[in-house]
Amino acid sequence: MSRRISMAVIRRMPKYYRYLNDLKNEGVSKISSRKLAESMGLTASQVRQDFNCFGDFGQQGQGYDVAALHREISSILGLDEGYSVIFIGAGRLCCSLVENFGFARRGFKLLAAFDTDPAKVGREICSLPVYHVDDIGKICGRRKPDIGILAVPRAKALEGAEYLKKAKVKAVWNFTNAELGLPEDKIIVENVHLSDSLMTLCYKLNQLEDKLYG
Amino acid sequence: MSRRISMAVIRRMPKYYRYLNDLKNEGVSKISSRKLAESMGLTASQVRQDFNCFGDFGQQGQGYDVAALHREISSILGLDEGYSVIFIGAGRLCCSLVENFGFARRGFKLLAAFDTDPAKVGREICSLPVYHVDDIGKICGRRKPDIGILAVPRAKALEGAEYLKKAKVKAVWNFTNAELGLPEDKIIVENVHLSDSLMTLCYKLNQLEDKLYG
DNA sequence: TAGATTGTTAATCGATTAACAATC
DNA sequence: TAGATTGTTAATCGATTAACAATC
Repeated sequence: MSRRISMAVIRRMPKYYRYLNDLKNEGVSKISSRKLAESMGLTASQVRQDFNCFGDFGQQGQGYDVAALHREISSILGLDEGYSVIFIGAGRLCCSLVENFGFARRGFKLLAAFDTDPAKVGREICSLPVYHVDDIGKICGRRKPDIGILAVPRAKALEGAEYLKKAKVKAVWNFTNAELGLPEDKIIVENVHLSDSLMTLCYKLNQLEDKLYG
Repeated sequence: MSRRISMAVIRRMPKYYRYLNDLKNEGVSKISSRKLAESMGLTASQVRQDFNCFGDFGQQGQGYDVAALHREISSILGLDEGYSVIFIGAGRLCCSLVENFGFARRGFKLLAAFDTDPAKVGREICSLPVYHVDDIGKICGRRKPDIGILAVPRAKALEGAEYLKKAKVKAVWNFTNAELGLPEDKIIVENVHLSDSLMTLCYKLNQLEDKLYG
């Protein structure tokens, strides 16, 4: 707890969280650093170093307490805060996320979606009310949403970011490829950057082809 | 060219690519490592080290040739290979990607989508033909697709992965949260892991709240 | 007690930064 | 030539791995 946890460690946390969740569901109560490392493709040393960043969940000779560790990581990542969420863009991406991502199961509260399309405004999308973006200040006035999900086409990214500013969200989950230019000291921005992911895939694929066919 | 390029460098390439693309579109022909670093939040040293991994695009006193560098990164990442793509899952996510990601503009060839839903099979989704997954071997027999995009709900992830095996794709872009357990020495897997991204956002948000309210 | 596995220190490795000579 | 900026080497920093004493 004392030392500041490095970003390299934090980025591994969600993965630990997933694996510990699976172990919990399988009814495993203790796991050794060696076994966990093996299944995750890390070294046992690394696992121990990582877990020692935030306390004392291991027992010599026994391993780590799966449930306690799972709870602790959840708390470190802030997954129990019940953060509230709005969408900018009530299109297919919004709907796909609402249907498949499991926000409720993960403890998020979905408040509303905002769009400009008159065919959508005033209706519901996957049981989420859709409002006009012009009303965003009014609707988010009393209870400011924690997280805004930017799910619009690239061309409308900057415009959408402006609306999120008006809604006074604390963090933006950005699905557009654009750099939003929001004041990052005030608003947290997490970019999904799907194109970066696909480019990395292409790189690996290209390397493979080079290896196979010269 | 000689030394093997490290993964840390590769992961920065898509970002360079995006910035260089913007510069190209703005008509900028030369850029110094200092200016590029500044706009990207890197150090000039790092930019020069990165670019020196693959040759000689700088000119002392002048900076780097934007167009040449852009082309080179494109070639390193394998973006000019015209890779072909199929989808498993012809739902909202598939459609959202087809509509918004710009596959054609980026040089990818969309071949088909596969699903089990009789309401979708035999029709088109965003002008992409939808076939039954049972026919995947037959349809992908002659011309094997390079990339398979796994866009199904988590519960159908492993099943979907099996179909991608049958289609003999070389790489999988995995939008489910599941670990697919594919033989990674034979099939390249790039996981999108949206939940990891949202958890990282939550962590930063949680840190911010701690700072603000103790 | 003996065996297992952690917690933690020290050693290694790799990536980033700084510095400066080379050169356009 | 003088100014600017690269290419590259050396120094620093941080992250990973190895080792082992502590302890359940």
